Amino acid sequence: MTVSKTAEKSGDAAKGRKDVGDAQIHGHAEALQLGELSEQLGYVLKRAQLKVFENFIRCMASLQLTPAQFSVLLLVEKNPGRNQTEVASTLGILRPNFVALLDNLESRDLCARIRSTNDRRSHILVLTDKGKAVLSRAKKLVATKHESRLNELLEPANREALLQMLSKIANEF
Amino acid sequence: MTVSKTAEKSGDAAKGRKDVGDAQIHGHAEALQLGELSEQLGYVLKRAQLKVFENFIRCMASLQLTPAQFSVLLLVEKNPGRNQTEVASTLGILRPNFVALLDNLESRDLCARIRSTNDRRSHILVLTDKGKAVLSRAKKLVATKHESRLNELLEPANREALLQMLSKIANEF
DNA sequence: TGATAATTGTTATGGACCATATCAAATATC
DNA sequence: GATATTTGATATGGTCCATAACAATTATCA
Repeated sequence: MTVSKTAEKSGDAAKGRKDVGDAQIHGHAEALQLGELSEQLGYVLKRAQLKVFENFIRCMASLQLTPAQFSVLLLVEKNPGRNQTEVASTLGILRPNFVALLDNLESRDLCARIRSTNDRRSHILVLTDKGKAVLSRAKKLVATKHESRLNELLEPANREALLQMLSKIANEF
Repeated sequence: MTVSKTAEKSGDAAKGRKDVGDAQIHGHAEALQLGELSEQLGYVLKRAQLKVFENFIRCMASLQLTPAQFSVLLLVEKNPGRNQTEVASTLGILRPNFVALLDNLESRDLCARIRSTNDRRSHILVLTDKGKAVLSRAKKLVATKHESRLNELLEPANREALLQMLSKIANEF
């Protein structure tokens, strides 16, 4: 047995466990009451985030771009010539974990590492022509398939308010 | 070398890489421009979610409850007598992954599995007395340390609107 | 009824993501 | 010029998420 490390192993599966009848005698599994859970910001926030990412990934299936990869391309396009440490830290990605991410983008010829002549330790990041083209197509996909879906759900004004509140939480919490 | 599995290994680290000078000759690392990134709902959503969870975990440090554990306790309190499959699926947790989570709560005597007499395959879940007491304290911590912090940031009306929009996204996207 | 299918909790396992320590090369500091 | 710091990289371990498989039990239905 190899219980998860956080879970102190609780002895062999079914040691002294009482038996009892439940109210669902052939009852047809009514949905559970969420109760206070639906008021927990963290809970709702996470569920919403998962849904948005899920949809994003579906929309990007043809380009095979994950949210993280898309964010790197966007950031490098906007800030060409920055090094890995700068780009990674801006995205909240730790340098060691950024290496494989970049390896992937570089191997697909979307992004290039160029050794800086000013500081030969660092790698300057730029988009390749193909990277720019793919990012352009990605933006269109996001607009037409992803954002559009969201606009059906939320009023434009509300969408803006939502973004603003989330930014506030992300930056000041 | 063991590059991440998603990243096709791109050959040995620094193969043909050009050199080039950047604009930051002894420049003091100005912050990068987020650009369109700050308008990407998914990006902002994720950053906000991480911040909220981070704060939640800090607030719960004395009780050692993660967001997932807290959600299980809340749900079992509201719906005593349901089995693992029902509780797990309501929370979007896959049954196999729910086992270790429950092992942990049960080993800490916060929650109990009871074999149902109606269907001897299933385990009925209930909170122990200690579980109820701990959950009660947890709720107070959330209210006084977590939610309060949020209320400083957002107007009450805005907080309600935020929750409503997130729920809409979580449920209808 | 009895053979077969489905369900429940569980284990095993692998992938993705995140975090820390460490290293060589290059640069900064003093 | 000796020492400390920074950069990209590797190794490694933890946590979370997803799938396959299994035994015990229950449902289905011929």
